[in-house]
Amino acid sequence: MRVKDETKRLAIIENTLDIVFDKGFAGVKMSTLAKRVGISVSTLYVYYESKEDLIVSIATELIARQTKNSVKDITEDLPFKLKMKTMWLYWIHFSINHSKEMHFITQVKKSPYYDKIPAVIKETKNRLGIDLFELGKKEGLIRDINNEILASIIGAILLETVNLIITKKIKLNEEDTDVMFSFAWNAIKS
Amino acid sequence: MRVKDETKRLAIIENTLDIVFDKGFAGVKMSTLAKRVGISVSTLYVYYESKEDLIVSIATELIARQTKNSVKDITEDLPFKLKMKTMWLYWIHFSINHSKEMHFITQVKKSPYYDKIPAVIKETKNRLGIDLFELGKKEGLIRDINNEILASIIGAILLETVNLIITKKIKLNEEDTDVMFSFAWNAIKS
Amino acid sequence: MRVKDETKRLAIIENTLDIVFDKGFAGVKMSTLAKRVGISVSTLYVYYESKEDLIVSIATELIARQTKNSVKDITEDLPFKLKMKTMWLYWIHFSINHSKEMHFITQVKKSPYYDKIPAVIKETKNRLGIDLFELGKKEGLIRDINNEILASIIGAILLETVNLIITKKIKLNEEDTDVMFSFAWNAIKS
Amino acid sequence: MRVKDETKRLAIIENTLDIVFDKGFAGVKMSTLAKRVGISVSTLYVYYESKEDLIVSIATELIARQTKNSVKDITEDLPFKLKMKTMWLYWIHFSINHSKEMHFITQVKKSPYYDKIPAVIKETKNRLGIDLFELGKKEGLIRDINNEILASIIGAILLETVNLIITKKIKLNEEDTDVMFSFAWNAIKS
DNA sequence: CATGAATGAGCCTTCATTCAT
DNA sequence: TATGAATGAAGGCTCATTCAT
Repeated sequence: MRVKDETKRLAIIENTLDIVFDKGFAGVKMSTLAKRVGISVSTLYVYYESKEDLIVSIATELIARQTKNSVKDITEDLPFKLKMKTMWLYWIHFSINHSKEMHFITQVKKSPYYDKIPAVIKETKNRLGIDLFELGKKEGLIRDINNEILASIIGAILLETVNLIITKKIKLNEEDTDVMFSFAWNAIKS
Repeated sequence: MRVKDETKRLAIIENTLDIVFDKGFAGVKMSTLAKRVGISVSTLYVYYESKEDLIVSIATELIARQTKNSVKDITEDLPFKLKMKTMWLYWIHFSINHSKEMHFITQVKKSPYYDKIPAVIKETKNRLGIDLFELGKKEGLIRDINNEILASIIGAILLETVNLIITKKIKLNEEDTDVMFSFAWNAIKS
Repeated sequence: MRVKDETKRLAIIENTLDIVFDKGFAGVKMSTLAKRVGISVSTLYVYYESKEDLIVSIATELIARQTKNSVKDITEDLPFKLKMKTMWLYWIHFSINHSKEMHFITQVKKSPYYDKIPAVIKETKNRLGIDLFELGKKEGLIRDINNEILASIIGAILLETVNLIITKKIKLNEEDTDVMFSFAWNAIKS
Repeated sequence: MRVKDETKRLAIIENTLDIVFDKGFAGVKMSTLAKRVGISVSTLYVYYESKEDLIVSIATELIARQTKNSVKDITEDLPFKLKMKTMWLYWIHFSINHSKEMHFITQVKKSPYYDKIPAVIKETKNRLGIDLFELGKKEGLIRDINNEILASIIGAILLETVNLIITKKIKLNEEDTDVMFSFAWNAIKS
C-alpha cells in the first residue's frame, strides 16, 4: 500500500496558515487549499474529516507545540528583571518568526472553533509567565496584582510591540525593543 | 439611493452592528439582515448597492462620527495626569457603551474592507491623544517618545482593559479602573 | 415584483413524480430536476427548502388530495356487492390513471421520509373502505374480521391487479377486471 | 477473484443483506460495508469488482439458492388443500426466517440491478406453485385460471401476510395464519 | 420606493473506484 | 491476497445579486 506522506500533512498546515493570515477563516476554501498544496480535494478529506476538523486540529497542534517550547532556559541564574526581559525577547522573536501561527491561534481564540478544542489543551497552556510573576512578587519587584491581569497587560503590550515591528513603525533592534520592554516593565513594577 | 426613510437606514446599521458583533462579517447575510430589519432583500439594495458598500459605508460613518466626539470637554483646567485620566475614562466608557460599534471598526480595520474606506476618513482620525501627549511631554511628565508609539501602547492597554471588563475579569468600578489606569500611566510617565 | 408561477410548482411536482417512478428517490437529483423543469437549482430552493422538504411536501399534498377524492358517489342505492365493486373499479382506474402518484406515495410510506409527514395528514386518511366493511359485516355478507386486515388483503389484491394490468398480463376490460374482483370478493365474503 | 477465504465472502454477503434491510441500496457504502466486515475497501474489490457486481452477484446467488429449496417434500400423499397449505406455511416461515434475503431480492427486482441478473437465473425460478396449481385444477378444486395470475394473487396475499406478521398486526400462530390462508384459498378455490 | 422571484457561481462533502506497495 | 492513500465526479445547499412588476 501507498504510504502516507508527512510532508503532505505539513504542506496542508503551512498553506492553511498562510491563507488564514491573508484572508481569515472565510478565505480557507477546501478547493483552493487543495490546489495550493497540490492534492485533490478528496485527499484533503483523507487527512481532515471536515473544514472544522482541519482548523481545530491545526489549532490544537499549534497550541500544544507552543506550550512546550516556552519557558525553556529562562531558569538560568539571572536577576529577576533580566529573566523577565529574556522571556519578553523570546516571545517577541517567537511571535515574529511564527507570526502566521500566532495569528492563526489568535483568530481561533476569537472564533467558535475555539470551543471545539480539547479542554486539556486549553488548560495546559498559559502557565508561561505565571511562575515568573509569582517570583517577582515574592522579591517585591512587581506589583501584587492578580496574575491573570498582569499577563493580560504584558500580553497586550507585547502584541502591540510585535505589531509595531511588523508594520515597520519600530525596528527589531536593541534600542527599540528596550524601549518597548521598559513600557511593560514600568507598568507592572512596584 | 439613500433618499428615504432614515429610520430604516438606522435599523439596517443597528442590525448589521449586532450581527457583526455576534458572528463577524461572515454572519452578515443580506437575507438575514433584511429579515431582521423587516424589509425585503431588494429594499436593502435600495439603500446599499452591495454588501461591501453596506459595510464600508457603515464603517466610514462610524469612524467619522467617532473622530468628532473624542476630545470634547477635556480642555478643562485640570492637572495633566487628571486630564489624561479623564480621557482614559471617557474612552473606557465609550468603548463599553458602544462596544458593538468599536468591535465593528476593529473588525473592519483587520479586513480587506478597510482598503475601501476613503483615505480622508482614515487620516482625520486618531488625533485623540496626540495633543495631550505633547502637553505632557512639555510639562516633563511623560516620556519623550514618538507620539504614535505612545498612542499604540495606551491604546493597547485600554483595549485590554475593556476586554477584561467585558469578560467580567475586572469590574467597571473606581478601584479596578484605577489600577488599570495606573498600568498605563506608569508605562509612559517619565 | 415578479409573481410566483403556480405552473412552475406543478411542473416541479410532475417531474419529481416521473423521476421517482423511473429511478426512485435516489434518482431525484436537485440539479437534474431543475434542468427538466427548466429552472435553475436555486429556484428549486425557492419553492422547497431542501430535497427532503420537496419530497415530504409533495407526499403530503398527494395524500391529502387522495383522501378527499375517494368515497364520492358510492353512497348510491346499490346492493352491497355492487358498492364494493364500484369502489374496486374506482381504485383500479384511479391507480392506473395516477400510477405515478400512487407509486410515489407507496415509496414514501416505505421510506424514512414518511416519518416527516404531519400526523394529521397520515391519520385523516384510510377511512376509505372501513365504513363499507362495517356495512358488509352488518348485512352478514363479508367475514367478521378486523377491518385493518380486510383492508390489507383487498389492498394487496388490488395492487397486484394494477400490476398485472400495467405489465400487460391482463387487460383493463370488464372480463379481466371481473375475474380479479372475484378473487377479492371470494376472499372476504362470508 | 473470489478465490480465497470463504468466510470473508459470507461475511460480506451477510452484512450487505443487513444494510439493505435497514437502509436500502443507497445505504450500502463500500467503505461502511468494508468496515463492518472488518476488511479494507480495497479488499472488498478483490471479491467483487464493483458495487453493482456485489449486489448482482449476491442477488443471483440468493435467487438460485431459493429456487432449489422450494417444492421439496410437498410431494407427499396429502389431500390437495393440505398440500397447498403446507406450501403456504413453508413460504410464510421461509419468508420470515429469511426476511433479509427476501427483502433483498424484492428490492433487487424493483431496481435497475435486476436487468443485470443472468436470464437463466430469472427464468428457472418461480416454478414454485405451478405444478401444484395444475394438480388442483385437474382435481376441479381451484378455478381454471391462468397459472401466472393465480400465482400473483397467492403471492400478493402471502406477502401481505408476512407484512402483517412482521408489523405485529397479526401473530405467527395457527389461528391467525389459518385465517390468512383461508383468504388465499377462498380466493382461488372453485 | 418596495418587493418576491429568479439565478449563477461556488462551497463543503460524499463515494465508488483506482494506485502503489 | 491485502490495504491505506489518492482521486474525479458528482450532489446538496448557500448566498450575493439581479429581474420584473
